[in-house]
Amino acid sequence: MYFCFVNSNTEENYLKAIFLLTDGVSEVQPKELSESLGVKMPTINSMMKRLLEKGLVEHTSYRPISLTKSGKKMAALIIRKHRLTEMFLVEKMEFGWEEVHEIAEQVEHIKSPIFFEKMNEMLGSPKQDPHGSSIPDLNGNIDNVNYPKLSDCEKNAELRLVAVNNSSEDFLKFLNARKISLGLRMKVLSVESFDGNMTILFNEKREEVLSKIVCDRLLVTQLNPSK
Amino acid sequence: MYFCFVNSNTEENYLKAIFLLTDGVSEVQPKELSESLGVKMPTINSMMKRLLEKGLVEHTSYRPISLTKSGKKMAALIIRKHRLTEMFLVEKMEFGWEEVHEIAEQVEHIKSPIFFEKMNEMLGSPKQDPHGSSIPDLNGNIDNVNYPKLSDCEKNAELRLVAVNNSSEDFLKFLNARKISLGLRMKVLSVESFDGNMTILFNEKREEVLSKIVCDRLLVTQLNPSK
DNA sequence: GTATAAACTTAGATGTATCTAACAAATAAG
DNA sequence: CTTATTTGTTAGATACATCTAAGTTTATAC
Repeated sequence: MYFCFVNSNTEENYLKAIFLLTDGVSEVQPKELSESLGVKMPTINSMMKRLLEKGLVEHTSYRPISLTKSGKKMAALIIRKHRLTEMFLVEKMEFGWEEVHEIAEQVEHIKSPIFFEKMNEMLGSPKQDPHGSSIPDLNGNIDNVNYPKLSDCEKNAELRLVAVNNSSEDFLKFLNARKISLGLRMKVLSVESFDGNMTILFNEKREEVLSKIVCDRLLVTQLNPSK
Repeated sequence: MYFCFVNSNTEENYLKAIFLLTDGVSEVQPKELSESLGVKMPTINSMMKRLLEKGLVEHTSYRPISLTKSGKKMAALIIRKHRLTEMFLVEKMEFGWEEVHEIAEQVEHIKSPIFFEKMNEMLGSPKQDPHGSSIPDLNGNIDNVNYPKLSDCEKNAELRLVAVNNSSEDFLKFLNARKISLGLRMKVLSVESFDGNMTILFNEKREEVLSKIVCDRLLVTQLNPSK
């Protein structure tokens, strides 16, 4: 039996949003999805009805939403296209990492496997996008490395910034202004227990205080202590 | 008074189709437009109503359709994005000229002036796309060079292929198979008056018979006779 | 110059994607 | 454990983009 079923851009956006909101957890509340997509609750409801019929989500009345296996794969492939595009824009077209999300948000819906595989080839099959997020492979499998947040690290921790949690233009411009980019070495000099502000030493020379809000969005790895 | 009015992809496709069908002439018949877009007549009708209200087309009942000045500009800017994309795909991503139309058809709707201007810059502000069609400038102005068709040339004419009339994959693959590409020198050896077939000498060495259908789609310039 | 054919228009229907208003269920608060 | 609040659902409305069926106008043919 042969199925040729194409999803609208809108449907793709719902799948993507559910995928991203269920990162780590298994389900998402309709309310959360509605806020994430900027649509009202009944809209979520009618779209879930459609995606349910297509076998892409699981959802029973008054219960949270999750993706089926095929929904997950479909979402991962859209995210693959999004992240390859972001990488292409940064590496091959000299865009800043703060400029690429909006463009990739549109490019990701282009129907042309060869277009994205050409990007992939030109980029040498990158494993991460410019914000440090993993790029799913052609089968929709994605490395689920769960980097800790800077805000969860303790005093004296020696770290490297490997990803950001959020690709909003404002946040990335904030980081640019402070010359904070992926790969940067950081040491936690102090943590203010009252508000979660952290004082960080960058590259062993520059010292700066970062708010909890910012520290929540910076993902790090422990630096090899043998070094 | 401030207007922020965005057109849907569908509207953009109508504007583009009208622009291309009114190349050289001033109007297009609704029927022609309907066939070109693959929609039924009433669909044309209701879209014309909308584009009329937006001041993008001129149309009165039972009369042909034309673009207003602002409709023309808008269409030209979409075509600019399409043709820049085609050029980018060929020059920077190593696609064949027969592969790019379908992809550009989708990319042209992306809303990001900087994305296309970056392409333009990387390409060195090209004046033609890979099929020899002029690329409109940022103001929507387009060089209207009207190259003659090969089929309108006479015996013994010495020519250079400068553009094709049609970017369909099948036609371009047909040309690829015969190693016919832009810039190729051609001499008309004979014209069959019965069916319009032409015998052409390519690059002063290779001889081939081309059907009228093909000759209608090949656009040429007269080679400088002083050469 | 009427008859016929082709092109065009109107009216009304369908499916997508959204909304508001009103109602129902689940959760939180007292 | 009842009440209030939040969350979720249903029903019905709107706008877009399309269709079919039926009627109208223009063009073509004889």
